[in-house]
Amino acid sequence: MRKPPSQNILTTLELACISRQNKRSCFHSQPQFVQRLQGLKDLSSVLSSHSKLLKSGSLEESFSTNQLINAYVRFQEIENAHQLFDEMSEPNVVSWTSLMAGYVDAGCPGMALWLFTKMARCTVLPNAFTFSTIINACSVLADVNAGKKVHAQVEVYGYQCNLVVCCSLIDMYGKSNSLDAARRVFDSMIERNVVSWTSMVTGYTQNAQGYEALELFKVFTGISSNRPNHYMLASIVNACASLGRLAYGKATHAAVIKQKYETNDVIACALVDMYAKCGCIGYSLKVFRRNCRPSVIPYTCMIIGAAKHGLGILSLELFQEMLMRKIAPNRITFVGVLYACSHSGLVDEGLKHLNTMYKKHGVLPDAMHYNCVVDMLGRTGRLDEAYRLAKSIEVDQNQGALLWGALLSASRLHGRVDIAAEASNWLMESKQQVAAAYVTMSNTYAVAGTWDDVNSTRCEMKRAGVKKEPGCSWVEIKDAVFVFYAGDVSSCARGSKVLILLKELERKMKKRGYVAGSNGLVFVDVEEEAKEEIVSLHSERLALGFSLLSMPKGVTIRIMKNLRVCRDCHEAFKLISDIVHRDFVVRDVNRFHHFAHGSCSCCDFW
DNA sequence: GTAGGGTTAG
Repeated sequence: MRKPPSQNILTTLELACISRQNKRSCFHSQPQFVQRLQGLKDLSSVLSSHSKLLKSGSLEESFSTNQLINAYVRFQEIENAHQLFDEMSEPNVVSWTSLMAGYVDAGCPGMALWLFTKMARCTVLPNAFTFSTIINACSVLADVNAGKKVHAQVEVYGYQCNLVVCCSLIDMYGKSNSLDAARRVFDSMIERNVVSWTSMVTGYTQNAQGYEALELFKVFTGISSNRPNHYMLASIVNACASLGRLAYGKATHAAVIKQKYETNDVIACALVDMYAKCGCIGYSLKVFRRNCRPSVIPYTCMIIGAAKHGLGILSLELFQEMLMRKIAPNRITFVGVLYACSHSGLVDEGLKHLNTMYKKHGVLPDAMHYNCVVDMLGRTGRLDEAYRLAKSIEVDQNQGALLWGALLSASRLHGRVDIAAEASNWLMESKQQVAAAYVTMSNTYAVAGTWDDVNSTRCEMKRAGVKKEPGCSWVEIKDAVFVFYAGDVSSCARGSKVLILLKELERKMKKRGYVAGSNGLVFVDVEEEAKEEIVSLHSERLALGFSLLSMPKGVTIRIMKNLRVCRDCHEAFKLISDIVHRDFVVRDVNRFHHFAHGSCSCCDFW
């Protein structure tokens, strides 16, 4: 027997109030009712309609109740929606699906999955709407196993050719790092639209496969009827950012302007990020300033972009500016602010922000923020404080890998073997960044001059069969990208000239005494022979710059990545520029930022 | 009642 309609949702006072307000109006027909419910601007109007339906007895009809469920869902009143659902004698597929979608919107995708399993025990059959909703729930949960089970049911119920269901599946597999499965769905589609193409392109972009994203985009644009919209363009800008493809990124920016999407907040944000990652922070700022009323995310993009370019002061000014404009910072904004302080040596400023982020802005610091602070303290040599902070934070394995990795890196920089040993042990025992842990530990011993330990660490690494993937860098010339691996000087077309240049650099560095600031080489009682070895390694790091020599004559080369260089490397780049000047134009060499406290891209290269 | 886009530490 059906339960009587509950009045819990509406208090007696509300009912009395609503009754007085709406005596003169009533619903005459279903279309009128739907129109009315969909146009409601606030919760009290929904409650009012609910009251009228109760009185008229219309809640007996599932159609009316479903409309009301959706109205509650729109106002994030999921409990009211669920109560209404519970009161239905025979909820139909729309009732079930509406409630599931409501739970996904309310950030409870697990409840949606629970409802889906409950629905399977009833006689109501799922349809395409149900499947796309529940696949979306799996996507939000990043639960690929649940997603696969739903996918199997999609096949059983015969919805595998439905366009929207396929888009949901592509998105779900993409967000669960199962790109092959996403691609299989995409390839199986008989009919595709811009959403399905965008879902697949975004899947590649979100899984760091920018090249595949751009390749698929080329196929998309090769079909005459296809036109990229702002969703697609944002994804492509993102792919360009991850690849450092400035030329392609600019071309996409042109398409954005042409199609008048430049004021779109999401696109603007992607462009700000893309230009920053391609080394053009000035363009980022220009794009950012074209937006008169940026929200928290564009501000955060700009703060992080400036921070990565060593413009910590600019980051902090932007942060102050957004506060003045009453824009509330979020947890990622604070990651950017702390990152800015860390990379510009603004330690006290950084600590101040850490201590006030919750008190003033209600943002609770988490492992990510503490990691920035540990890194900040470590870089400036406040190793003991960094160590105490790291020990006091509870972290999971992934967070710990970053935290102890940062501490290990700082210990190497300052020759703190004791802390480095504990950090590398943590990483090895947790099976996180094992190769980096061995190499950095070995380098820390080298900085401290304990060469027996250097050898034993290297031997242990070899015995354990651990290999370090070589680092790489790249330059973009016209529309082509050239990748260079660390130490791979011999593959350069003009390798012999590179080697001569290496020797020349070594000579110059020796003349300088090898001693640099806090970022360069630090020698503490190191034997002469070992010094030579380190200097040689340090010079090899500069292969990054020497790779320029393999380029054809007369081309303009822009060094990609956000290159931060210490004084030694800066000198070396200037030297390279002098030597190869007749053959090459190496732009921006004099514009590299010297970092008093930040890390050097060249030094970090190994 | 259903699908796609932006910022995240080393």
